[in-house]
Amino acid sequence: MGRAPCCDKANVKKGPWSPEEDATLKSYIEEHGPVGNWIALPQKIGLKRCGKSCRLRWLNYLRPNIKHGGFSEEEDKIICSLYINIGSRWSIIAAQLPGRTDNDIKNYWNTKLKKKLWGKQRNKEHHARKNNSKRGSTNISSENDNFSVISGTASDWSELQQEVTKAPLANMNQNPNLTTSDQSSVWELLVQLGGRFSPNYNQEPVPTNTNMVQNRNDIIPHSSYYNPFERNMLLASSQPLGNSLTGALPTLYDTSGLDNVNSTVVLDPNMLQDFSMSEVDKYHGRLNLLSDGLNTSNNYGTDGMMNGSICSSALSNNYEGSNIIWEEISSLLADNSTCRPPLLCDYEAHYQSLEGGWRGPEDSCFEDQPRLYVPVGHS
DNA sequence: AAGAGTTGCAACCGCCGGATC
DNA sequence: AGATCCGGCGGTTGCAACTCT
Repeated sequence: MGRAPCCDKANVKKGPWSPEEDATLKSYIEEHGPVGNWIALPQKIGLKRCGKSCRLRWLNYLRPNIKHGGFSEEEDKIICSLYINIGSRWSIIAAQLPGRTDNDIKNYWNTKLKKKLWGKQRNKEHHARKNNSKRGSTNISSENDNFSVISGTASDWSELQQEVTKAPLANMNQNPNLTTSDQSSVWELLVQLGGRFSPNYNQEPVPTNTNMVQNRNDIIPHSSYYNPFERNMLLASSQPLGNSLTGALPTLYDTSGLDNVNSTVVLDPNMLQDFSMSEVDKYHGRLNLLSDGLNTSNNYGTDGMMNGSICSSALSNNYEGSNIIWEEISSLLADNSTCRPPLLCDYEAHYQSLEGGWRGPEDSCFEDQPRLYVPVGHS
């Protein structure tokens, strides 16, 4: 048995609001102030509308100082920056843009901004392909479209992050030190905005790989930690794991500055020529697997630009009680012996070493969940 | 000019979590 | 403690306006 409807569906008007209805609602609220009970409001003022519909109409259209359309470049950057950091949490994003509604931003992102950014990316890829074919260098992309999509995604994410994290946030005046350019700031921002993280998230010692979890049970959530990846979240200085895995070809990373919290792993496709094809092939199948996962489970097809956000979304929404916690991710992340980010095989090796052993892809947090964000250079 | 296809956006739907009873 | 109510949210839909052929 479901919840009782909030109003009598048969007797409420639906569809576009008439000017008269708008005027009725607006004049009431202007006269009486904030509405205490939206459900009771329509009856009170003689509107044949659902209370929720009234609320929405007021918030998205009638309330003062609402701006519609005409998003500025600055607003674009803020939206992109926040989308990359927190995902599709439109209300939080809207809170950073005075006069904008979550609905407006959501529509703007879905209909224009996303395409705009993706168009940019497609142009870059097109030019890159042209240049590569001129140079006649080894080019995996030409062998496998999936790889092409993902590798383009990886570089684009880091570029996009670099670009958009420069954008100022409108309401950050209270704390001028807050930027989105480092993890702790993003955390602080999210905490300010109501994020549910460990209150001392930035004080807890982060295990190194020497105290890496030794038992499968250790991966189950414990302690006072919340998974910082809960809900849609990509840290500004991180990449989606999917992309990290895509970049798992050894030394395709630019690992310079990995000890820096702000560092971003950048895929360098040019490095590819330094590897034998057998090495490349070894990872190629995995890339296909990853790519399949990305393409079959997101609504945007091969829209690589979107993969990052879909990643987190899948993690938070479809993977109930994500059994990966921040400490473990961090512990797995740093590989001091080789001074490189961990490769997929490292994760596999780690899980193989766990009690119970490795039971194949169905056993893998990573194979099943290619959409997990791994922060890079977390200190 | 007209029909088909595409885009943009207002509005709706259903779920979730906090507050209250 | 559990049920219910309500506000808030993100995803989705429907349709008018616009563009293309």
